[in-house]
Amino acid sequence: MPRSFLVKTHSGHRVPNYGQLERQRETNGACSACGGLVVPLVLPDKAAPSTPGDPPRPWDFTSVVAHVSLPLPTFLCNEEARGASGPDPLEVSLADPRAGRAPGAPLRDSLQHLGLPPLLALPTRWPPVLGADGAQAPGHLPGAERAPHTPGGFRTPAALARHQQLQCHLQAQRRFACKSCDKEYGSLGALKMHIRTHTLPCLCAVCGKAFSRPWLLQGHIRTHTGEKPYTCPHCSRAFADRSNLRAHLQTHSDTKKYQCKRCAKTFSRVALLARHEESSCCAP
DNA sequence: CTGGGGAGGGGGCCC
DNA sequence: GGGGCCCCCTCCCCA
Repeated sequence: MPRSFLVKTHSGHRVPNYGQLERQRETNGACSACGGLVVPLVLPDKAAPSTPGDPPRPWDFTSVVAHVSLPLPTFLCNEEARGASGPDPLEVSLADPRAGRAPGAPLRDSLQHLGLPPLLALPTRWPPVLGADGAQAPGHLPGAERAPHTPGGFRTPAALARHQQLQCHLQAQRRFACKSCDKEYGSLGALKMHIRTHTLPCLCAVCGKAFSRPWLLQGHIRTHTGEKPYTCPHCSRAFADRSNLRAHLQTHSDTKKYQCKRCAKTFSRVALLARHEESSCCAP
């Protein structure tokens, strides 16, 4: 599909902010010839260059009109549009040839290059409120903000920005749930590690007992061989498991880690403290 | 009831 | 992504 720019410079007509651009854009109609959208764009104004070192000002732009030969709106989410054939039409359309930007530059880069303010205000209510029919999926903007017939397309840059921020928020909260039990994990690797506790792929060649991890099997094999590689430096007692040696070292310590809040008695292990607190000593 | 050993599980980190 | 390792923890059992 051919894409064209019909650019008209409005001398002396400055676009003060992006909200105004949006309002103009939303009031423009479709092209009577092709059904595409005639939208105002803002591009850097060569007649009003910013002083070097000055931050870009949104009003240092000349508004132009771009005739995008596309069906209605085209602010694409790169993630959702990925997989669609061909280049992102909006990205091609918004590339600024005067800045030597290659077609395909992401929309957000184009906006940033043009000195436009960020449009990352979250919706005032989060999570989004479902409609009466419950059709509004969490993390998705209302359908009215979606561009019809364009996967990943949004009607306005603000809608696209809101969508992308919601997706970022959801990604951060993404959980990986185990199908065999109700546990959830923050990463796929952690979930796979957990699944091993169900599949128990490590089998003992001596007794056939199954374990989730190889090093657990190694520790178990020591119960058959009698190997005890961990020796207490205080009493020379040997242990097959490092954790058990660590627990044993507590018995040599004068200061026990776990203290009863009622009688101030200390214990070397939290299990001993718990058992003590459940005993008649500290019963109410 | 208490202290402690034995065995094993789970998450995180690093390579 | 997977394995090795570490640390922390729990449960069971026995003296």
